[in-house]
Amino acid sequence: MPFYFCMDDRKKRILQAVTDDYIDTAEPVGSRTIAKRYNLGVSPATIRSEMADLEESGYLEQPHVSAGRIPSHKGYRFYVDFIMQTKNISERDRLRIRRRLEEKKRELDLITEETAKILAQLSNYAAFVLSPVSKAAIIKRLELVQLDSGLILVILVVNPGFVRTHLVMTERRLEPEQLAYINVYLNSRLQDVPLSKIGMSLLREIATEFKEYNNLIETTLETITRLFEDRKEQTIFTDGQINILKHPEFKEAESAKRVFDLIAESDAVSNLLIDTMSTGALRVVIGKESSHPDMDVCSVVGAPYEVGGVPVGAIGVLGPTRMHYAEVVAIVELVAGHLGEILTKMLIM
Amino acid sequence: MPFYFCMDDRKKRILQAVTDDYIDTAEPVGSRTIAKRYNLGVSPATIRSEMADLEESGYLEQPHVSAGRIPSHKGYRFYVDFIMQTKNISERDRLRIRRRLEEKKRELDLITEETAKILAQLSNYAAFVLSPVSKAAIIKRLELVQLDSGLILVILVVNPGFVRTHLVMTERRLEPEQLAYINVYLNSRLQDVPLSKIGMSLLREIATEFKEYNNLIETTLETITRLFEDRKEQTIFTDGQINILKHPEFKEAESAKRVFDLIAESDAVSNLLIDTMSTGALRVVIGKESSHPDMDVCSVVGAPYEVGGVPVGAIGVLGPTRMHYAEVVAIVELVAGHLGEILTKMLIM
DNA sequence: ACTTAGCACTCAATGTATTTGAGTGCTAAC
DNA sequence: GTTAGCACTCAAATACATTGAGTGCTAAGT
Repeated sequence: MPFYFCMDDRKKRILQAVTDDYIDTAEPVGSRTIAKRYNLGVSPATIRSEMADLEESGYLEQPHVSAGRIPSHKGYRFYVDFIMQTKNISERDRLRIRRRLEEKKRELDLITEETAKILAQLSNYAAFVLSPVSKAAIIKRLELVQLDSGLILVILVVNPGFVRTHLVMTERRLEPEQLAYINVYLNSRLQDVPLSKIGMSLLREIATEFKEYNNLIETTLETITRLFEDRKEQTIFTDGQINILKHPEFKEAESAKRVFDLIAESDAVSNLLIDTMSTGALRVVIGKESSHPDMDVCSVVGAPYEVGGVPVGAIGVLGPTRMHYAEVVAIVELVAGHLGEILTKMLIM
Repeated sequence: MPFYFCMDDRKKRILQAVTDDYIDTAEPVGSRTIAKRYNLGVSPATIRSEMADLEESGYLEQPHVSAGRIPSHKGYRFYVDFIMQTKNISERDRLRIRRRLEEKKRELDLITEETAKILAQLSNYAAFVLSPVSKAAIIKRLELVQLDSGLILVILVVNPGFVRTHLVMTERRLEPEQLAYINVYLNSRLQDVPLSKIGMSLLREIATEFKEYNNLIETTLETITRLFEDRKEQTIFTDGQINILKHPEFKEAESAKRVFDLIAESDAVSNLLIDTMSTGALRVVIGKESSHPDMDVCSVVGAPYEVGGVPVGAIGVLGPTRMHYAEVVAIVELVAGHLGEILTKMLIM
């Protein structure tokens, strides 16, 4: 960039016009179009010379010499950081979102699924929700129920909000009193213990206590640990991937498939959201800014959601670089806020 | 069709050659190609005249006059019914399938999910699994667990193989004895009762018994009924939809999207599989044979799976009309067989 | 010093004509 | 009944011309 370059107000407005128009139409934008559609009060020629400056400084690009301009990554970045104003979302939409989430309250997986669905529907892009990791979560109850001789159901209730069941096969039938005893003991040791405090040492200690029921206990405890490992790697929910096909940059099935494969195979999005979570603030990752090279045609808008003021997860929207940032940012922010509030309510209850 | 038309052996072999080749290459097949690749011992000219006959009788089509032939729907139908021989699947693959299903044993939803995944991977098309409806299923256990004051977890174990949990909010805390009493009573009334026998009358009878705990019991029973309604409408699991994009007939994202929307919005596939289930036999639905008009570019191979000799569900594969029928039929048949066996084992246990 | 009208220039996209070649149907000879 | 030969067809590929949106530059206007 030449040292005398200065992003004055008119340049900003032209960059905004180009970006807005390109986001809407997916066609390179020319000087005449801008002069006509956005009344900046100057002639196309002036706009041309300004655009030449913007191009020289790397904010705009020209697909070829006789085409209009499109924003570069740097242009989008500037647009997102300094120009756009996030769209206002109607009170009606806010309420609708809130209500849909409230309905699913009390079941963590349902809430995350619903959140992904809402995000996808509102944004028209692919949506992702990184499930909450809560170190504050405690084991609420551990219950073994005999179903059949040789078949025991392990029920693990964790607060906030999730229940996991797992079937365990045992060698022999247990008497009800034995089972009741085990239940009482396990709960006395594990109830209200935060997940973060449960380590191998505690589990092994319990295991030795019950040498006689070796098999059952081993498997039960193994189930618990496996469950935590599942939860350690935060699960990612997704919805609306098919929205990808709506956008002209992916009208060749080939290019769409590359995005789908990327989403499916790699942890690119997942990692990005984990990162967003620890950053603790809404983030827009534009094209090749992402660590994953194949994602350079895509952008992601991600935001953490908080429970009691602490970020515990993140949500995100993935679309083409030519994305409706102003709108998507507003949506993501709003949904993240609602999700956090609902989860917070769940936790303190 | 002219009355003197006779599908002699040579015609069959030519129809087979055209179909096989077209399925592999997705390109119209000419007489020269057939003469070269499949040694029928006759010249292209002869093949040409035979193909002309086949076209006249409606088994082949010509996209335009100077192109090769492709099978018509009628051609595919004849190929599927009378020509192709289903591919043999290697012992190694059989074992792999079996092992993958065995691993998920004991959790119905996991099995159906895994089945869909296997089908999609093996076939390279979109896979569907209609979950089993089992009128023989019985309530194994109904358990209410107090989590918090005002918060009760309803655990419903149904055999074969599924566990459902649901949180219920109550107005006041229940004493452990009260809860234990309710548990015992509910189980005495409901345990080992087949789902098909549970109707409104039974539930209402129970509800009156517990007027004092009105709220809790009402909600619990409501949960049970809702659960059954969920199960009445058999759920459909799907996997590998993205495989659609692999095939050249859908290389325009537009056409792929139409298929995705069809799959997502309508119950076309679901209905087709329900139908297959009641028919009780493997079925190949080619293009416009389907009831749904938009599905004319797709074919579905569906097969029921049986528990103890009774069809309880169905699986299916959806792909373009130009589908590897010989292979897919073998896969679907095999997977349906394994799935049935595994589920049968689960049931009698 | 900035703005703008005017103009020459570029090049993707579009249109038109031509060529190519895979494939056919028909016919006559085998 | 089979096949070689040939005229014919037409989609696809190639080549070429045209169009037009858009640019950069320059010189005149404010």
